[in-house]
Amino acid sequence: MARLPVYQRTLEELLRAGVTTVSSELLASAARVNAAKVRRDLSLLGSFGTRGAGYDTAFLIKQIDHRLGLDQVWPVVIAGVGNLGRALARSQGFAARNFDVVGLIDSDPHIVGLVVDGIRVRPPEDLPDIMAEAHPAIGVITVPAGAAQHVADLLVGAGVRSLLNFAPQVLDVAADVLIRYVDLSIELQILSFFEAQRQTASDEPAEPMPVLGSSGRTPRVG
Amino acid sequence: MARLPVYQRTLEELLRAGVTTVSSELLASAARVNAAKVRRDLSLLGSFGTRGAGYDTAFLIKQIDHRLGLDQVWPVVIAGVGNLGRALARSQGFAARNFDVVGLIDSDPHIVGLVVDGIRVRPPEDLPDIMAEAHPAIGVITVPAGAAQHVADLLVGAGVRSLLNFAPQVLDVAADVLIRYVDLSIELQILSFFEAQRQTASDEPAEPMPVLGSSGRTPRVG
DNA sequence: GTGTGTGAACTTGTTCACAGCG
DNA sequence: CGCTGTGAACAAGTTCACACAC
Repeated sequence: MARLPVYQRTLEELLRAGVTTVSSELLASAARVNAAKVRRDLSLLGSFGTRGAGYDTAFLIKQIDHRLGLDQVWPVVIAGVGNLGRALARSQGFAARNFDVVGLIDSDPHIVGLVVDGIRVRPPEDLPDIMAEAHPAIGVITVPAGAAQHVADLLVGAGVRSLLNFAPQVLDVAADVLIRYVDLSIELQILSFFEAQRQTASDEPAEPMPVLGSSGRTPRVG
Repeated sequence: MARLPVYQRTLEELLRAGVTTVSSELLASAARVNAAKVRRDLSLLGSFGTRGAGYDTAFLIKQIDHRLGLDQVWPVVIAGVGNLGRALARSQGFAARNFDVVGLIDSDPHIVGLVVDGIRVRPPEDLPDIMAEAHPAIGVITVPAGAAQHVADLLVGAGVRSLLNFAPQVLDVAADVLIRYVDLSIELQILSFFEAQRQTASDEPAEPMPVLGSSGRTPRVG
């Protein structure tokens, strides 16, 4: 279930706050979801709750970690060491959740050779070596849009089974390769914002949120 | 609908490739979804297709842009100018889709005063000024986990109506504030990866993907 | 009594299949 | 004749409500 990561985070916060036993009601309000949903979701992991009491916080975290595969180290290769690639390689979240960056790839000779968070950036030709050394199952694509498809082909050809794509386009990959798109330009967010605005707009004619205008700055690729 | 951004991108690619009229079948295969789904989704925008022919590509893009609010400029304030905040401020995707970064906030005196993509980083105290000048409706949270809740309160208190949170936690915000979580640690992706592995595992006992081991490196906050 | 686990009702989203328009 | 738009069947996900275990 897609909500397990949210539960996991929430449980960790609760445990830090000293809550050793948690009810579906408490977890639900902390995670901002419905209590019945929590019980239904957790029942998929097995019957770990105690009727009349609730769930053991630490045990539940362990179970969710196991289900999400976070009790194992996952080797990851990042393709594209621009601003975003660098931010990801250095980010706390990656290492804290057992994702181990085993390779950094960039085609730019000025970037190849740089050391980011203890890892040397290598050229695309070295991908087979990286695969042989550490067998990363996950590839992260943080290259400019024009190179994304080529990089995806390269990664999949080298044996990566799962892709996380930050480039703003639908990629053409084999059906057995899992791919997730991360959209930093937040259209989705805006869409839901608009929807909500529309609903309230019928009552009070609210001030329109977007301000018309134009920025004269030239964007740079990250 | 959450698929509109995908359609929009795909249509732009098709238009660039010279496709001026697109059928639901063609758009569906390009966007990797079901044709019936495309027709159902597009019918929500209105009846813009021509029976027997298909949809006018350019017109459809205009309609989707309008529905997503991408034909207006959206002012955005970014809180936390670390690696990730910098990458976002500079990224092509933001400016290309009419998101205009009107403010950069950071509490670190070493970061305040820096100029990123033509914008000077300002201290949290300047938030009211930024709000008064450019009325950003959207706040982007790219601060370390410990500061996320405080920053969210600050932004919402200043009048931001919509938040994009990159911190790995559920934030406590008013019910009328829209919030979207962007999870860079890709648990979701891993979860679906596991699910798919399980399905194929019954046929052929596949090589386990994660490699056990541990990284000795110390992660740094982005 | 308290709170889980789950059958059953309900809501939302997806797919089929085809009438009918251009 | 090809393709849209949509009613109807279906599937998935959510919520209710309560028997029952502790």
